[in-house]
Amino acid sequence: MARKTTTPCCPPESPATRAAVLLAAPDDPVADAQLAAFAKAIAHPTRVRILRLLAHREARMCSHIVDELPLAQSTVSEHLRILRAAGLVRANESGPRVGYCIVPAVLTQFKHLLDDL
Amino acid sequence: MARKTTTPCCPPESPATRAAVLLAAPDDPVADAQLAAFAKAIAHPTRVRILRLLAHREARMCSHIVDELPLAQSTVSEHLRILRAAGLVRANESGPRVGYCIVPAVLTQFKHLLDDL
DNA sequence: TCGGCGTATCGTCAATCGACGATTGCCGAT
DNA sequence: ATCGGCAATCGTCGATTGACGATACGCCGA
Repeated sequence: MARKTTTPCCPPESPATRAAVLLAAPDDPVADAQLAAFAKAIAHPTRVRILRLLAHREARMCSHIVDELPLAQSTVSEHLRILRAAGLVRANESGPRVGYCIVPAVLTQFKHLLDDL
Repeated sequence: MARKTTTPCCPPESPATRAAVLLAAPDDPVADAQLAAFAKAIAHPTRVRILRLLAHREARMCSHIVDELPLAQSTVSEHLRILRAAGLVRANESGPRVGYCIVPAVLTQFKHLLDDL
């Protein structure tokens, strides 16, 4: 909106070029949905922050994260649930002491999907 | 949720180690917000698809994208607005023939932010 | 000049998100 | 055996999102 485009990057093309290019359509709805799902998982500053905390090993238990953020425990738990549902984070399910950590492989997959754009 | 964690990745740590590690906290709310904003922009399969169409030069005008998708013109226009607001896409504002294109530099910035995770 | 095409915007509606308090459930320690 | 702290879940509320049709706007060609 504040963009004063001095050099137009993309004048409308002729129908001919367009038709030729259309032959090679990727159209991978699965990859689109996957990438969108990952993106949605980190589409909130708090969840990015949580990922960073986990990546830097500064917090591993939910209560630690709660200490770092101005949010209620239930809210943090919900954010963790979303990150877990996306596969970006894992928890060792062993009672009241739940340790959280990043799943590097999934994060890498995320990065690859983005790179393919 | 279907994860049967055989090897717990992250047993709770001692308070001592934790305190030591806490000294180096990154805490960059700006980067968090920026990354979250980018992610939110592509947190919808349709917008990922649109980005791909633009990246592959298969569609440049809004009407072309509308032809490719089972969505109303106003809906596509709205998705384009969101992508533009995030800076990922640019339009040459010159009347009824609006050409859309990706802004590679911004996309690269997005990738870097994700890599920093 | 005047249609008509291609976009943007507006208003509406259902669905989803984000945050919270309250509650429940679990182990480990007392 | 009970207690106390940690985490997940539930129910609720307001705000936001995603979709649509209808409408307004601005150039280009007839």
